[in-house]
Amino acid sequence: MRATINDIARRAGVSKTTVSFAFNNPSKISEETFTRIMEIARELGYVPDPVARTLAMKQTGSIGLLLPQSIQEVFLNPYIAEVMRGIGFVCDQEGLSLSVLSPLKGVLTQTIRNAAVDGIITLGIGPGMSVLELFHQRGLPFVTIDGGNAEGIVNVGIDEQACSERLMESIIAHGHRDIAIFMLRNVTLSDNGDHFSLTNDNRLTGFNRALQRHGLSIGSHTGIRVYHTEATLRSGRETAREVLAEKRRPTAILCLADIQAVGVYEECKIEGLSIPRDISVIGFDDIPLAPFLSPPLATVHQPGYHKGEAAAKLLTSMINKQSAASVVLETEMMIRESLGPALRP
Amino acid sequence: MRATINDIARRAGVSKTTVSFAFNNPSKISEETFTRIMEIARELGYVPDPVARTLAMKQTGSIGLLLPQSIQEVFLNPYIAEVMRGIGFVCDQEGLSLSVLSPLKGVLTQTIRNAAVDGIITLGIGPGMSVLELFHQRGLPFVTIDGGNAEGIVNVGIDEQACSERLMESIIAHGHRDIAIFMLRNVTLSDNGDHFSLTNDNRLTGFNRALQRHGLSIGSHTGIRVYHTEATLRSGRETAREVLAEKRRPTAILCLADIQAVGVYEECKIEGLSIPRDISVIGFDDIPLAPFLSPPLATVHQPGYHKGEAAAKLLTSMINKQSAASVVLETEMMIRESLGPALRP
DNA sequence: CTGTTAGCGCATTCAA
DNA sequence: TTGAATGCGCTAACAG
Repeated sequence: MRATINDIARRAGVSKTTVSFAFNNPSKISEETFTRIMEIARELGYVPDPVARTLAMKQTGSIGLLLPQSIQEVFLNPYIAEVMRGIGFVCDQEGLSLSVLSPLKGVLTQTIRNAAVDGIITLGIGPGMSVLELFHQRGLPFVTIDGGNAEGIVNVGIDEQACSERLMESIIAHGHRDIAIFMLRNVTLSDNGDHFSLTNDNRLTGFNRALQRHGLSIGSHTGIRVYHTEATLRSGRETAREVLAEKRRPTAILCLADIQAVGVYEECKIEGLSIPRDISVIGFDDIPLAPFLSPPLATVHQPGYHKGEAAAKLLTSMINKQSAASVVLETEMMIRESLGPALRP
Repeated sequence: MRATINDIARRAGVSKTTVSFAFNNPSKISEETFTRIMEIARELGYVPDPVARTLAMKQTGSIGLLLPQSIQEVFLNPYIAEVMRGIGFVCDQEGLSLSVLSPLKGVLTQTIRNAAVDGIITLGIGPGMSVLELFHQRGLPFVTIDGGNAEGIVNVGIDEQACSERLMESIIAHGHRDIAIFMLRNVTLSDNGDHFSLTNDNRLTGFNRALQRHGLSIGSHTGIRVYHTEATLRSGRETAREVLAEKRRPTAILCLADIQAVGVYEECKIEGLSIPRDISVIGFDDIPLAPFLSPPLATVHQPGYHKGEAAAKLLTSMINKQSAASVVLETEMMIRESLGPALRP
């Protein structure tokens, strides 16, 4: 049985208060009693219980990162690591620890209920009403990353529509009219299915804007088709296999997560297709390894690290009862070799 | 001010116990009172405080992952994400959350003291005496990953010496006698500097065994040199730049972290060196993207995911007061194209 | 099935 | 500088 503050106090012949001071505010007690207390503490192996401490002080010193899927799935995407790095930077700076929360057995509500954190950052999901209400009930400050814009919610994101439009525009400009688009499966998490990601819708809107301008449109009868995939290498590969086997093979594959492109590359190699001569591949995110693939991957640079950093900073200021407002970060088209002119049959 | 269990009890005209049961063990109360309580709870926006709950139940429902450096640095290495995925799998399975702990402002002791977790997994560090003592004081079960073997410590690792020996053996077999080895900087964390990583020493031992068998040895006067680097792309690049500029350029570069190899590739490209014709590059870890680099990276496959999984499983059984013993996982040489015969001048 | 009564371990205000 | 008392919010024996 571990020693408690009472044991120390008794042994030292002082009150609990004094012991507490010894650990948290030594300047308030005499040096003599301080050393005596610490002596006894070491002897008895006493160390203040973090949980009791947290209860009394009413703050945990840690923030939560709420993921849209299980850790196991989410970390298949290197982009996530970038976001975490950004959050981690602030945590380090502020002396916070980071608690990774994933939907326990699919029950997001329980996860949030039980999270012993001072605030939460959600990644890739716009919280639905029930979750929002929970945050509110618990008085938990939160900020969303890529959660879309809704009033009263602090979000860190990019202009999904604009950059998607620009992206599609440059694909079209390269002459592509047969395009396979690997969309990310929408996230729906909650018990009542009211969590979602607006990202997809926004990107689709952007794509459509560019397409329409050129008299093109998405559809099974046109050359421009949408596939619902996951943000993993494997999903990229599998979908590519499917796509490459079609009678009307696209001249470009657009992956809404870079990591998928790696799978696409692989499948193209197997099929003996040269990128970008035979087919173009375009990504989204600009993961750290994108420039080092062969050929270097054309993609949209998304500031994952800065998103994490911005979100964490906003959250800490909210925790400190300061104001915070949504942030829209810049993206950049990274035109690299994997995007080339459409081959003219 | 948030509603507490007392408010609910009063409003419902029942005792705290009953309210508590309503949330944790509904079968113990009548359905009637249950619904009434829940009704009132919703009305008042009551949700049990996780911290108070934790204090009373004496378990937090979360485990800690203690990193050797800041999150920001550590997640530069994709291998880490693999380990996390493995841990995350078990967490999901067990309904645990994962708390990422990094040395707060370099003070590891504080981090551990304040961690509200049921157990800890350390990554890449063999805890020194002071930390060990802390774990012990707090009664915190822990398991180390790549922490080296010490008695009384549960560790998950690989046979560093054996696989390093095999690795060096096959490099030598390819005719290489001029080799640059990018060792990972040793980790020393604690206040009194008694944390360390045995990994490096073990690998070095393995290398030396292979080298000696061929009458070779590491040293500044020989062709085989050691560089102290970090497990990042950037460090790989910078060290490569340095190495490639030397008068006696090595015929092979061995990176003890795959991610470094990406930087080496880049630098070789700049120098107009072809891999493996002009120079061989060998890695360690087998990160998911290793086979997709160009050329595919020869490396040692290290089961990051399984390490994480094994460690988390061991930890959970320790938390449940069950026995647990160290595990040594298998590695595999992945001879890919980036390792070729040494060029004969 | 429900209420009473203790804790859980610590921080902190207010006196002394 | 130190101590007594109180509160933090909840769980769980135990009793009824």
